[in-house]
Amino acid sequence: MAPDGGGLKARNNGGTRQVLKKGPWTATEDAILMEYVKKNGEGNWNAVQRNSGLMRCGKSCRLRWANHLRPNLKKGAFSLEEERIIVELHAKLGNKWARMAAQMPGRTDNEIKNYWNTRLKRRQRAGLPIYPQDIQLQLNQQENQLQHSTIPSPFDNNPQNSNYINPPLSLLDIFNPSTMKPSNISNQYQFNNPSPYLTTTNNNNQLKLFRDPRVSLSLTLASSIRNSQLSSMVAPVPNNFSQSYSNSMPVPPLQHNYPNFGSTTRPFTGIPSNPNGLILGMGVQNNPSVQSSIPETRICSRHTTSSDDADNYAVDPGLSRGNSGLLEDLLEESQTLTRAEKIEENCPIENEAGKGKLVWEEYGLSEEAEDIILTEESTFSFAQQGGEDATPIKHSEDSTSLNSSSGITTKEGSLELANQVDEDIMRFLDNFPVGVPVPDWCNDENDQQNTSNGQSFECDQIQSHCSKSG
DNA sequence: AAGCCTCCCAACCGCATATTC
DNA sequence: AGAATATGCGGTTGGGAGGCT
Repeated sequence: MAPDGGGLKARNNGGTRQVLKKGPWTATEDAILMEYVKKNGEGNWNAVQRNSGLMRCGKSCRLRWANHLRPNLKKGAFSLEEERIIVELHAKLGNKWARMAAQMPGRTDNEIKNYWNTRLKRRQRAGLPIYPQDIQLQLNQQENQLQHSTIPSPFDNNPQNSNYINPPLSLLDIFNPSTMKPSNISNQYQFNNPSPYLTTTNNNNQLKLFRDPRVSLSLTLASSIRNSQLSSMVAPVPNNFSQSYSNSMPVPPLQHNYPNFGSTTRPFTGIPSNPNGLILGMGVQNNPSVQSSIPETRICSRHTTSSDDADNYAVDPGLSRGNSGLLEDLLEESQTLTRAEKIEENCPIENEAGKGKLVWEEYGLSEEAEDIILTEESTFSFAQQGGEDATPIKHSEDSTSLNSSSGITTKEGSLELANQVDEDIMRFLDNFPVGVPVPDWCNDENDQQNTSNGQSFECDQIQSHCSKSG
């Protein structure tokens, strides 16, 4: 163990006892350190004190250099873009400040950590979830996969393949088990890497959520829901289906190109642009240490956000537990959702809207856009398998074609999938509810991000559809 | 004006890991 | 191989600045 210079009041140095200084650095000290590093380079920090006469421990010198003196440091407040990156990186990495800083040139881990901690506090006080809902859903989805991925398959994550992309949020996340009661989960959900392909119901009103036969997830639908309604289920939430999934309305994914990032790291948009140039959905690169990288999560149902919740935030086991306790998290989520349902039952929607609006507005979204966002998000995700490990899926509705999925990745497969994506989007749009207003974020001509972040295609599609049907 | 609160930032602290001897 | 040392990381603390009552 290294002598902790930061904590030392004094240390022996060649028989003499020297008091090491603590506290803020002076300009003189900075100059000495700068000069020393200029001459000798970084590293060997303990030698600084020995050779330069600086009464600072090596640790302190390193910190001072890294956080304040080294060249190319960006000073000043984080830009909006940087803030967005931090949120996404945190969702992906958790409190790995150094790793986050490595992805943000010119920024230090300390800065990022400070920013995050104050942001966290602010959001806690406001009763807001830590992450935007889309990111939270992504995390929930991943937790579910971790918990339920017990059946090995050729589609399991390959730690050797850094390009592997976990399936991001999909249309089927509308029916995400995590948004339902855990009692359903324990018995019914056993799946690996769900393919985002809705099929049909069987005679038992079982909704086959995936075309891929390897995936066994199914849901029992209310008897009143028929095949003919399936497509329209995509957009409006049927009253006779579980209310709970309305708690998890995703917002459009945060998408950008991380201009400062290396080519191999594009957090949450790990899917390469598909042949149409879209960046679809949000993927998380597989990581052998994914379990330890999952950040602390908090159920982000807007129905549960209240000032009381904010007050209880610090003791929320779902927040601090971090890496373990998935089952407890699910239980917690169950309780949260149950509470949410009660609240929803007891409170008129319009009362809740005020609270929810905070969340949406914070991310530049209007409440009215919510339903459309739900479905639009889903369309984004149709192409999530367009990544390198995507399984080519025969473009066919019948079940026999399902068995033709080979699990072998081909470029043709990706192209085929992309075509299917387009078709699925168009099919979805054909079922788009009539008279639904165009989302604000879709209409906003000033919002250049829509065209820069890969949403423009979908926006165009939705806009034209809305104008057709409305 | 004074006290309180919050935010922000810099620095400290303890621990873990890597490297050197 | 094991101890000593160096480095890195994440959590925490303390203090100044500014806003609010």
